[in-house]
Amino acid sequence: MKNIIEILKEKDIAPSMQRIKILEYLQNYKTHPTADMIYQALADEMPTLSKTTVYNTLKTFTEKGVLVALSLFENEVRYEYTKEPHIHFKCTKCGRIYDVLKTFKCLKNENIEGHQVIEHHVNLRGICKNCLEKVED
Amino acid sequence: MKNIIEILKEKDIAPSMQRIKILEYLQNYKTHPTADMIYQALADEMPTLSKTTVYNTLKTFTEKGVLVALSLFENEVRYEYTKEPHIHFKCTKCGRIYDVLKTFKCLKNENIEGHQVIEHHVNLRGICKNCLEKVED
DNA sequence: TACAAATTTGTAATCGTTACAAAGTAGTAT
DNA sequence: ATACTACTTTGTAACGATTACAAATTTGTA
Ligand SMILES: [Mn+2]
Ligand SMILES: [Mn+2]
Ligand SMILES: [Zn+2]
Ligand SMILES: [Zn+2]
Repeated sequence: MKNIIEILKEKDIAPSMQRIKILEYLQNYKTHPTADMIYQALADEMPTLSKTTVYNTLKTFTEKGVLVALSLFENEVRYEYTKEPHIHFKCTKCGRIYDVLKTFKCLKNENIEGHQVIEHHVNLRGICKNCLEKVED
Repeated sequence: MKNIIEILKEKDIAPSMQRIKILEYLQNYKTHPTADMIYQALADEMPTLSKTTVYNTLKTFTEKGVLVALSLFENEVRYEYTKEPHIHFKCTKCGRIYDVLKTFKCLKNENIEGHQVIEHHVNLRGICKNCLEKVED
């Protein structure tokens, strides 16, 4: 909890209760949730929480570099509390999103064919380990 | 024109006028357009064209493997007539999407950490060659 | 020509997201 | 304490992309 407040202050974000809870959720649940999933999860313990606040907060966090917004598939935005660079795998069966640790040459800050790269995303899609095992049964 | 009809028949898609025009557009314009861009472009010469038809057609084409749907950024779906594997660069200034020919190890059909990969997308974002030159002026 | 199947069309509905203005909160000066 | 200000949150309405749906049209075939 103390840690979260420090993180926000370092980024010049006032640590309101809503902001703390949202960042705490993203630190605890590494499921790459959508804005709506975060809202649904927090609505129980914060009955007055507004979905607009979730959207506003996620936007602020992303702009200040606290979170990373992911455009994977099915055009919905997903959020994660960012650490080291990694790539993503989304399962077409269960919808789960996995972090894949496979190393890749990140082109961030490099110049590719004359273009200056600022973000580099690698998105895989297929059938996850879990769902493959189920089919075998 | 003849070519397009053959492509559709090979994929068991009846070559209606609408489908021919839409595929023709995607063959001629490598701009990775959205459904709406395609609709706007064709509406002039096909006044009765319905946007629903564009969406239906793009869905059919994607399911049958004629086109590839791209989820880049800003959660909007873009379409391209697919050839060799390549990666994409989207400019934050002008919004243009570039094909980048840089080789990369495509993981399609491979097994990564137990997951079976079916699609592999690499998305770059930054400032394109064109926009970089403009800033220098 | 008749009929069934496929395709297209227009409209309404849905979903994720954003705009906006009112209400609430917190810090500061008086 | 009070008043003022800036910031944050909230609820509602609006928006844009996409989908659902059923009627109308076209197509292929008997
Ligand atoms: Mn991740
Ligand atoms: Mn391309
Ligand atoms: Zn799965
Ligand atoms: Zn540009």
